[in-house]
Amino acid sequence: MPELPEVETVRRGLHELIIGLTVTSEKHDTSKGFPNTAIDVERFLIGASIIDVRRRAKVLMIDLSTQYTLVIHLKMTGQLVYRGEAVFGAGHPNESLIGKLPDRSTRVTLGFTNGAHLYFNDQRKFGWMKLLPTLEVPNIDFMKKVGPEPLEADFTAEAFAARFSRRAKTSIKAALLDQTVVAGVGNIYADESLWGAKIHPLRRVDTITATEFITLYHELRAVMNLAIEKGGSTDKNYVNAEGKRGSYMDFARVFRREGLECPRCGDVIVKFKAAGRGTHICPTCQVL
DNA sequence: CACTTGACCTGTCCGC
DNA sequence: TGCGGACAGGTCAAGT
Repeated sequence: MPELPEVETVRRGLHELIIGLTVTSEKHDTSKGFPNTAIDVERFLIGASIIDVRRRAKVLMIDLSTQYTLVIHLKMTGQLVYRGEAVFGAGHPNESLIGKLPDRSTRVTLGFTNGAHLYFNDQRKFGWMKLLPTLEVPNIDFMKKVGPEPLEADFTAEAFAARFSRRAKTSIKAALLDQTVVAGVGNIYADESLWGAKIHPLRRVDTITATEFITLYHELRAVMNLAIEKGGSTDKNYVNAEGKRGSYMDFARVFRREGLECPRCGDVIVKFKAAGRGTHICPTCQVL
């Protein structure tokens, strides 16, 4: 469920917490993926200091002084949690959603010179972490194919609408979830923005009017900006860099609200499957 | 090529 | 209570 707002929230947290720290140790389980090369870990991770934390779509990038970058995708259940005495000292109430770390879902642990640790947890092991030369990151398949960032200031409604021409015959929901159309949209914000624009998720892309695309563009940006402001959505697993929940779900209009009233018209929200995902709509506001 | 479906995993929840 | 199965949803590979 980490989508753009959740990943951005983690990025901001890590940016505050780990820039300037030096990596002193690395531990991982061997069940999946990391490290892609053990030699690179020894040479380009250990002893490296953190110089930046960036995001592109749902991918996090931790840039190192060695000109290598840790590239991380949290997929559904990934977490990146920082723990250090400075933040979670004795007497500090445990505000975290998760308990003692590492735990059984911890895949990678980084240690820093200040005694703190960064834990990459991933219950379902769909996520991944790679150590790549910084200059090669834009060349990985995902980065080459992924669409524009929807919250960039220079991303216009016209440009947004134009991106959908490549998926003319599919449903608007499937197209929104397609990362090559627009970056960072996942199931939660697809449902929320379609409700905002009063568009049924199964509408064919080539039936969406120019006016509807403009509305959808504004709704998507508004929903994602609000979600970032609220620290993202915690449905089950998601936590920020300090292990804390996000509160967007308190503001959701349709997502996970089946059986409850539509906040706009009062009809009962229903759930069904669209584009292979659980999908929530108001049957009065969103008609085919 | 455009599009849809299944696989990847594990924890949780529901019904019997 | 125990247990099997459905479900959760981001992305890629495989299938239509």
